Amino acid sequence: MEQTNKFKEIEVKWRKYWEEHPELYRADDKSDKKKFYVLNEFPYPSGSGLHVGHAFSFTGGDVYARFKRMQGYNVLFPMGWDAFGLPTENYAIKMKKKPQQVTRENTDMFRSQMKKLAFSYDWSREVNTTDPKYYKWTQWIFIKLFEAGLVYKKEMPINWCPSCKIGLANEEVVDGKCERCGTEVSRRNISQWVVKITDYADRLIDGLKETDFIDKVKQAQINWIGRKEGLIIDFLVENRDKKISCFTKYPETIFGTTWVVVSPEYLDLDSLVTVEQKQEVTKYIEESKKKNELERTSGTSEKTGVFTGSYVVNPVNRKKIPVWIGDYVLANFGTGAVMGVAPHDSRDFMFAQKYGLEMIQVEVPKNDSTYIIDSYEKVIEDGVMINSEQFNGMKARNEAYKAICDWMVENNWAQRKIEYHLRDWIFSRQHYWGEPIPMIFCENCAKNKFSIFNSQFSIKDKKIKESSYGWMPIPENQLPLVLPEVEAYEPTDDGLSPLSRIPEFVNCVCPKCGGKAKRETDTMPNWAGSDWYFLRYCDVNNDIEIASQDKLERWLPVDVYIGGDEHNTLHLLYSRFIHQFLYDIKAVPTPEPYKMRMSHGVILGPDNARMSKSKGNVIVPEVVADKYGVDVVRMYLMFMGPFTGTMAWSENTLMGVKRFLNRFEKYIVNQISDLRFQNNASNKEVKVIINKLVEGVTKDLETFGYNTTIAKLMKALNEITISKKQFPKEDIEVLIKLMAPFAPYITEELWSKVGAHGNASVHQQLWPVAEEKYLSEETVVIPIAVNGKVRSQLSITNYELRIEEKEIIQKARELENIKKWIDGKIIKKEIYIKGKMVNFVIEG
RNA sequence: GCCGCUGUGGUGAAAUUGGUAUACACGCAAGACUUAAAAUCUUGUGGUCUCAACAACCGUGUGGGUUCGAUUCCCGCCAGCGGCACCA
Repeated sequence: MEQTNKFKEIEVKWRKYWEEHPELYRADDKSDKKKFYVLNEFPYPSGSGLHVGHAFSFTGGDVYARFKRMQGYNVLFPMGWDAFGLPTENYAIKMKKKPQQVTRENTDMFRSQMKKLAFSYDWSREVNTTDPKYYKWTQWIFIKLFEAGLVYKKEMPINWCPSCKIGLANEEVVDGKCERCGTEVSRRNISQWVVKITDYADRLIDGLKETDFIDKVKQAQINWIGRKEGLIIDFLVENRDKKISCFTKYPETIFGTTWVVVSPEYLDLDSLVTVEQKQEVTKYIEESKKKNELERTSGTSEKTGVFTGSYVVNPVNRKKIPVWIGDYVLANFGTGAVMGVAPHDSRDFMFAQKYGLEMIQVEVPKNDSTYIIDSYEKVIEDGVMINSEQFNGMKARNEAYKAICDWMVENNWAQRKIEYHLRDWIFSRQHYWGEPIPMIFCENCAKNKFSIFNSQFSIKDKKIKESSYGWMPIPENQLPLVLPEVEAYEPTDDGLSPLSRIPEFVNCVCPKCGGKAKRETDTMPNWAGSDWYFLRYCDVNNDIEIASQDKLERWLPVDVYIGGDEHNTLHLLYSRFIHQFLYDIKAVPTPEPYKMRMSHGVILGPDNARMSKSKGNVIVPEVVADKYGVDVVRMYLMFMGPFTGTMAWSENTLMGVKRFLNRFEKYIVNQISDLRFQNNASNKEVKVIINKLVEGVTKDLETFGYNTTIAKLMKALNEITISKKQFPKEDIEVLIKLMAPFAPYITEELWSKVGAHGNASVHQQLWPVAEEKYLSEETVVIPIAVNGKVRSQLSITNYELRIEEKEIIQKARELENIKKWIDGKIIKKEIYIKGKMVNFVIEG
């Protein structure tokens, strides 16, 4: 009890001191010191406050920032709020409060909790995505994208959540259900703003080369973009002046193509269906319409289809092959038509088997020319070509792919094509609590086919140009377009944004013709504000630029970006895309925003399950900190396991960390009281312990090895207390410094007690550097092995490390326990690894 | 199914470039202090054999391989976790 109160006293005292000295953690825009930018993903300030996941991730960032600061870097370590979004809107509706007010309450709560946990943010750089001064620039980015022809309006079937009454991006649909509420998603046609992120697909892959992201993250990005090279092959329809184009990644299988399938939504479908087949086709299409998206796209379902009655010609061998309709073909991928090669695609195999279509195998495994494929599980990926005329005998993927592509393109049967899994990004949301999209639509100008692209920009894509008729961004000097405060936030039943019910907002004047015009009433998705927030931290108060070039050049790129796995694909991709675009229009000085991405682990509940209110296993960091002390919680979080790992909360382990901190404090206090009486002289044994510790801690901190850093500190304290040596003041100070990033309160208190530093905080001190001469010990113990098995040890002093190999081996031979093994045996080989190992290889 | 990751004590986990496997902590056991409890401190703690110690043997999911020597590198398999899935 007494102990706990002491912790609290210290915490209150130093929190007040830090509050009064904000310059401690301020990033300096003018300093000559080398910069270092540590970024934690900014949180969504929910009503339930800071959870353990936040505390874990933020402590990890804070330790790193404190470490780098002490190493003498000019550190930028900022924090802000990603505050737009549905939960706040829903909560506001429920509580009959304004979202603006809810956001203010929540961010106030988060900020004070963060201060309590001693996160060393530069609070003068706080940003909030819902602040008009901030979203002015989110809107500005949208306008720039529009001007560059990277945003267009499109009437398109979107994923519609009937419960949230909102359109969802593909990314927000999980298992066919709404990511937020779990309701099954349906399709709905709505005119949406769409961002052409696909234009940047290759750049987003290539740019990864310039980053130090861990492989896992790079791979996730590459997979999501899903670049696929292949051909679009044209199949001419018999007796009609038409063609069906199919995209394929595997053009080398063209000689095995024995049919073509189109999706039920295929545009030209009517002209392909013969009179005899008409009835059957109509029936099939009716049935497939009844299936929902989930049924149609579950990989295991039966492949069904119907013959159209038409035939096309396989260009490479003039063979007549049938055209089918099948709902396993997707209308919105590739060309909506697929060539069927039964033996080399598992779906095609199932389809061919069901309808008795011809199968021609065109590849065999490298060593077995008699191999026949008779099941969809045996599809060959890379074999040797057969049944393919002049290409027979070639290796399929390496040689035949290239040769067949060249040959077909030369003959005008096909064109090269790259497809992506990545789709354009639906940017419209029909909700209140988001950035208003700063666009105006003028019907009059639309009738006159006015497009701002006509006069200002050269946009090649005809569809994009047409979609822009009548649409204009609001003039830049009118930004920000402020979200009006309204009484009702509920979306309308027809799915329109609540803003559409406010005539004062909707009705405006056309900037072009001066006539009556209407504003866009959709708002932007959550991602819009979080794509670029790291830029704003560099220059928060700038109201003429997104941030000044000068300051961006000083701080970019972000040196370490710490966040969760769940943002490794979407957020990171969107954010990199926006940054690359801003680089192209010369608004930012670096091609990539983040140098290194660190993805932190997950803290599970004490029951080893994900924390959730319904399971009742939620740990609230604030509550634990009140009980045991902030430093204990911080240090425990960092000690639990590797920073990237998944681990369960355990009160027992936390108690171990608490014991350690108590022992540490007690030890230092005892030493300090001794210091007054004696001037302890430096002692070599002590110096070795301290310097090895400095070296190890520094190295581990650098690579986020927090758990081993703390283990080393614990081990050193054990050694120190056992040795019962008196420590000189300078070494006591080193110990306090090494602990400072983890335990800011206790170390600050001890630092003030150790004395003679004026008013300087421990967090402003320079990080100790290990002295080379103390890093090697007096004596080294070398294991001696026989046939690789350690049988004995040999103690040698440093001096002897320099003596002849022969002498070491001779000494090793003379050891009792070694003699036992080697006497009377023939030694085939003697191996000595300097300072590490001796191994005798004997016969038998 | 595909992609990625991970398998080490009773538990969370360490192990540099291939060089003494299990650091650090938890838990457990015994002991000290205490009227008692808590707290604190000390000692022990992979397995087999042994009264015990020494020694020996076995041990990093599993089966092989490379090597003087493999938790680490290579090949095959098994189990678990995460992500994506009729993407042609």
